[in-house]
Amino acid sequence: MFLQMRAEVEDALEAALDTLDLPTEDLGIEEPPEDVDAVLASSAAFRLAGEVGAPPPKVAADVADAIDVDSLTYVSAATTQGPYVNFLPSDAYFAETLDAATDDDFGRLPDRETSVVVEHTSANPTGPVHVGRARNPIIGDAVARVLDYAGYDVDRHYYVNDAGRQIAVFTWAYETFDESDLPEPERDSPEYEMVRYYRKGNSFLEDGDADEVETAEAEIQAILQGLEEGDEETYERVAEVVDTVLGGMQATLGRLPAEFDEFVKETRFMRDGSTDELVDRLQGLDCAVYEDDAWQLDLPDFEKNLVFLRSDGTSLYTTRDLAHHEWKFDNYDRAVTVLGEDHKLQADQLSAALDLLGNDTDQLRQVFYSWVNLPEGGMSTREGTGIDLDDLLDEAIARAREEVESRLDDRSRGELDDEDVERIAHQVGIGAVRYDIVSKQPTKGITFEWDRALDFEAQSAPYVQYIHARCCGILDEVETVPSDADFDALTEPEARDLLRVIAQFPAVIEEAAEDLQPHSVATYTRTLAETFNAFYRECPVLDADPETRAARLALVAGTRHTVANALDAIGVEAPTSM
RNA sequence: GGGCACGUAGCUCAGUCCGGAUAGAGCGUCGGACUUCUAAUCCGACGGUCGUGGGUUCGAAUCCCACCGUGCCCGCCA
Repeated sequence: MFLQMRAEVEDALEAALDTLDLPTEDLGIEEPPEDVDAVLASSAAFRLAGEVGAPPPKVAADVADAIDVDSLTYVSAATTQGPYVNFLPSDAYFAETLDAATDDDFGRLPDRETSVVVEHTSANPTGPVHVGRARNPIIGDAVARVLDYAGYDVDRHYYVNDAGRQIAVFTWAYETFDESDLPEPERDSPEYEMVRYYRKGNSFLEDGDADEVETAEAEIQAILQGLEEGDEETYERVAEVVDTVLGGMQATLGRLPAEFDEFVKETRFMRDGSTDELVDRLQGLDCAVYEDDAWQLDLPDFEKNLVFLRSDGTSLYTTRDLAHHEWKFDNYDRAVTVLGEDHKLQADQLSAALDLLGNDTDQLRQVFYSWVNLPEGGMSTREGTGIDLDDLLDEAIARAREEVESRLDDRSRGELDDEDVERIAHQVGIGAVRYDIVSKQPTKGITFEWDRALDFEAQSAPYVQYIHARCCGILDEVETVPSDADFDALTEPEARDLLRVIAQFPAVIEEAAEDLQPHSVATYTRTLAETFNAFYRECPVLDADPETRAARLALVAGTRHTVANALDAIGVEAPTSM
């Protein structure tokens, strides 16, 4: 209802200013502080004071008087407090919110008939997913979910680098070294087994005998050339390595869960001729230059040229990515990419080049995040430094299990069997990891520390999940939730506050989708949880008189849908008991 | 050296895009609340030159400039 009320207030305020012959381009609509009883306010009087020649409070009073409150549905009164015009919610605002929240799909916005492809993770298939990379799938999946809630038709893509030098090194190493020369794998899983070849290959190239390294380099070059020339056998050799490793990584990502509609391979754009075709078009651009035997774009506003064809005639990652993005534009209305901040320059150049090729780059947006580091430094697959995401998730689940078990003895209700304990441990453990990452602004740096990442207390996933379990606990005691609940029975301020917070959920989704900021949904879940806890403390539900009980049950049901959907929008599960 | 990001309570973070009402949480510390729908909860206290210095404005954590600190980038790597 918040979205509807805001629209109504905008119209009413504009009409009022128009009546007073005042400019309407700055309505100054904002949300008042908590202790003010209004849902919306306007600070326009500050700016209009000069124009009118009267002090702001006087202007505010005139504006408030000029508003035709009787014609408004969701506003009961327009009052003033100093220079502010405050808009108070009407009974209809509360009543319709209570009604809307009884829908299982509350918060889901109408279909926009717009397709969006969200590309995220796209980590090189070289080994186990480590925590340094984990921010990408968690943010990416949340962005996709939020867009889905906001009414977009979303596809999730993982762009697979199966054509670069690292993959050629990996293929060579896999075919060259014998398993008996390798250490035991850290886990019984394909990517853990395979990464041993990759690490061995890299250290060989660094420290090996000069002649042998030269032979190896020739072999690696042959693989790269084979891919460039479209040699079928080379594709198959590389694909064996890539698909095996990717399969293992996919299993780990699935635990988050981060799932994909499509794994788009880079070689696809080499094989179908689109990269060659793109190179032709790039060469025809005004800013295309041939320098040092290589084709480059001398992009305006960039210090560094963008090389798109090496002196040996082969394409580069960026060249193929340009073809990839044109393919996205052909198939989707919008494209979002989640990238590490180290790709910022590359992404800006990509965008500039796409623009020069005649694409509408307004439909392309990036979300950048900064790396997760360890207190002692960065994480690297090649060096084998870092914490594997599998280990983090295992530890999170183990700690959550301990928490559940330690609480079994003093539970006042709801016996849990072994299956429940395991379910809760997974929901809470993985939820805590996701929530910890998704709730922070992506651009801020994170230093990974076990205890901080796995804190199950306030401002964490379990804090929010707990109110869902509490709602479920109450609702379990009744046969049905009354459908004709009367919000008038919700007289306590805690109940009204809760209803106000619930009313905002669709607006939270809309804004998070618009700004591609899922962390604001996480912030919202915390506010919702705090407000519900106040209600829970002050307003007994089951023992209330019939009319109050019915209304409070409806409010609990609405809270349950809201918290479940808000958590779902950021990819955190909502346990029915804890 | 140049570009981009970040700097808010002892610690971890919201708020910054779109300037407005006494700058909000959690953790930690201290003190309270389970015969009442789950205490992974709640209530209270303590805690802040919003990196620094200028500027714009009736009003700046928020916009502009300079500086300091930290991170990332500046490959015919990805």
